[in-house]
Amino acid sequence: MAQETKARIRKAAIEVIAEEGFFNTRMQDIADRAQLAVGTIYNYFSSKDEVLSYIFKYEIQRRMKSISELKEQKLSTRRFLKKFLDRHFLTLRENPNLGRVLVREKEFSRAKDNNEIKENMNSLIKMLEDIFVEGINKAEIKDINAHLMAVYFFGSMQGIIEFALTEPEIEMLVDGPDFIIKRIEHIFK
Amino acid sequence: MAQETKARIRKAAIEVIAEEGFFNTRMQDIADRAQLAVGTIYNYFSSKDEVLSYIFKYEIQRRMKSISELKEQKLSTRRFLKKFLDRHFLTLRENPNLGRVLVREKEFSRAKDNNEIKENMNSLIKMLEDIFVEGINKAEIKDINAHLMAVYFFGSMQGIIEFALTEPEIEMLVDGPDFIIKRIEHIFK
Amino acid sequence: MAQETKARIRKAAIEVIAEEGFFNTRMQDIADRAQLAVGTIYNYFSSKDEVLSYIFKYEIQRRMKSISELKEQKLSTRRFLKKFLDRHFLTLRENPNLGRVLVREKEFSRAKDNNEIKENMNSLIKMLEDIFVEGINKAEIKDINAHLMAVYFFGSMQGIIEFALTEPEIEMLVDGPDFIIKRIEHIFK
Amino acid sequence: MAQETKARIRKAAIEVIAEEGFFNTRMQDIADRAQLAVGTIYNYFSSKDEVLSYIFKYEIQRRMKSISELKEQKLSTRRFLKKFLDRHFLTLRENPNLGRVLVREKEFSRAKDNNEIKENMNSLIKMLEDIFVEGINKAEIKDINAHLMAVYFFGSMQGIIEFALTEPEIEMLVDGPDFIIKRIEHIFK
DNA sequence: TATGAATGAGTCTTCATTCAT
DNA sequence: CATGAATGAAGACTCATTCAT
Repeated sequence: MAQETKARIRKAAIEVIAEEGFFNTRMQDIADRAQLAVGTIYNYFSSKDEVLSYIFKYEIQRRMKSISELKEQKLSTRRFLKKFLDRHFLTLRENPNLGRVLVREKEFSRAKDNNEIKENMNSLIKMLEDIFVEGINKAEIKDINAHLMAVYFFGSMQGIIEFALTEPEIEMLVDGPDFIIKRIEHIFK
Repeated sequence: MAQETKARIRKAAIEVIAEEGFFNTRMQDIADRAQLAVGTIYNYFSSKDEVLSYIFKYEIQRRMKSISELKEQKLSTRRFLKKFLDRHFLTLRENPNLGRVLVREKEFSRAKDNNEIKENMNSLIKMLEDIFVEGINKAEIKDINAHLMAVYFFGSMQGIIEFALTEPEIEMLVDGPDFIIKRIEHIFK
Repeated sequence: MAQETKARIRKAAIEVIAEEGFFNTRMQDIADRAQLAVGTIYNYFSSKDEVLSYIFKYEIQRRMKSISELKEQKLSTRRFLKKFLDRHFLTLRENPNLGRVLVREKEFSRAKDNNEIKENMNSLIKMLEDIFVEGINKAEIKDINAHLMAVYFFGSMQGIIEFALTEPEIEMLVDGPDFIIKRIEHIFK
Repeated sequence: MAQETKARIRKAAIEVIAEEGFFNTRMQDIADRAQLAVGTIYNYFSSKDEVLSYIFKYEIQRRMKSISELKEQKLSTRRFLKKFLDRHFLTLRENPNLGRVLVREKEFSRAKDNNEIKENMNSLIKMLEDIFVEGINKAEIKDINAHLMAVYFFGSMQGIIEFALTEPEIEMLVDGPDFIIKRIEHIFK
């Protein structure tokens, strides 16, 4: 029950923040969209920043769970990355607002104590790094700098999304996975 | 004299906004950085929004002037685009803060009446479009949709910068021009 | 509940504005007098101007309601006007601060878009005009220009109050109704 | 020469203040109207308040001078008052803006240390009082309270002007002198 | 004397957050 | 848990006043 309300707030926040931007969004706006009173939000979140943090945390943990699940499928590194990207981009096509928030508001914490978002992103990057390390160990990919590769891979995802959201069409989100894989083609043996 | 002060404000604003983000920046911060009183800023700008608008306007007009100058050199379309990108990326390497502002804060006007920034960007895109049209007329490039190409070209510039600013190194800004030209290689006859 | 707070703000504002004048009054002053926080005022009024507008609107609508009630009593025009004035001047004797505000601050909207105050005053004048028209139709008063008469009548009310507030004594507010009736004596048949 | 500039500022201030009200008038507005720089005003006046004070002082002293001149003509009290009023109302008909300022802005000093305006007004009232005292001594008027009479006389002048400025026509300023004299008719023996 | 750019104290207004119901 | 009125700190903006030229 309680989780339903928290999810409702999260979804409402994604919508409003996607439309207005985090700084232009008032807690009242989120409450209105969620058809709740402002006070109610504070029963689930301690601050406005935490609402945004939670959006990132929630989505990043889904990605990490996705990675964990894929790991059990014993796929080749290439197929692994392809499947991960497919899932990620599918989610964003289904919910472009989420993409807008994840890409545009990631910088909000600059000059704030709150680096929970960055920590979450780094956890995700760490998991990607592990994939590359494993690929190297399995001799599927060349002996590259796995950390740098993970950062680059993550950055590309962001770039494609940013680009796709700028474009009038959202086509880019369909071709995104292949586009990214092509850019790292040279690392595969 | 007056223009010196306005330029000082513009430069101070770029620095502070790059560091803190537009919404986290107070007028007092800009004034402090420019070693001026807040009131002085309002002798040159009517609002905080206008300060940011002016940064975009100023830089975009420089780019447009750059395009006009290059036009007089009667270069091939490929060399024209390469030179334009070289200038642009050189400026950003010399002043990364400017890049950060131009890329990260371009969305600030969402949900605001103020779309001066977007208008300025569209003017620049229009100029790029003219270049592609001319290239088609001179039979240097294939018969593509010039407008779409211009949008894509502009989007790529943004993407590279975003990516470069995310990376710890700024190397990307060196290779950026070639990177972009390579992505549109297929349009040249 | 909510209306209680709004009324408290209205009353506090009348007191402070009567003492200091609208332009010398700070929102903080009104809040202090009402024993509320400044922010609370903005839960009921969108701006400082609107607080003043509301004072006028509120009082003018009371006068209009007073006229409507008197109309049902089927009085002669002379007695009607006398009773209306009696009520009005009694209110001001009971709350001289209100008189001060209504008379002194009516001009605040000059050079402002906000002419709500003037619109409200004109509504009241229109009701007075109707009274005169009715008097003419009932052959109780001469065939005068009803609109001009209403304006004059209203102006006299204002004049008496202004005068009374200048005088050390407030006696004028007692004799006011008769004073005004005497000045329009010639219109009665 | 210097006095010409000071007069220019005074006249410009009367115009702007009549149109916008004292509180809505900025020093820059006065400077613009006078076709001078703001700084110049401060060579002649020490503050914004002082500009308004000066307008009152200047006009009140003219009235006092007018009274002094009339005194030398050895007129009857009635004719004296009539002539004084004629002059005053003629001036206002010629310069209605002046009337607007004198009537509407007389209250600005409330809650301010600055009561120079009130002092000047009281000086004028004192002179009027002397006229009534003299009239009593010359047995031309009844043994009334001269001070109260002067206050009433002065208040009537203000009232008429306020009324005349509210009315669409300015006719009232023509009949004003007679109107006032009639109201104090009973004091003459 | 005239100028007008620079100053910063003073206010309005916003909005995240609290808390009594 | 839900509510939404009350709170007040924070920040944009104004404008009288100063002063170097």
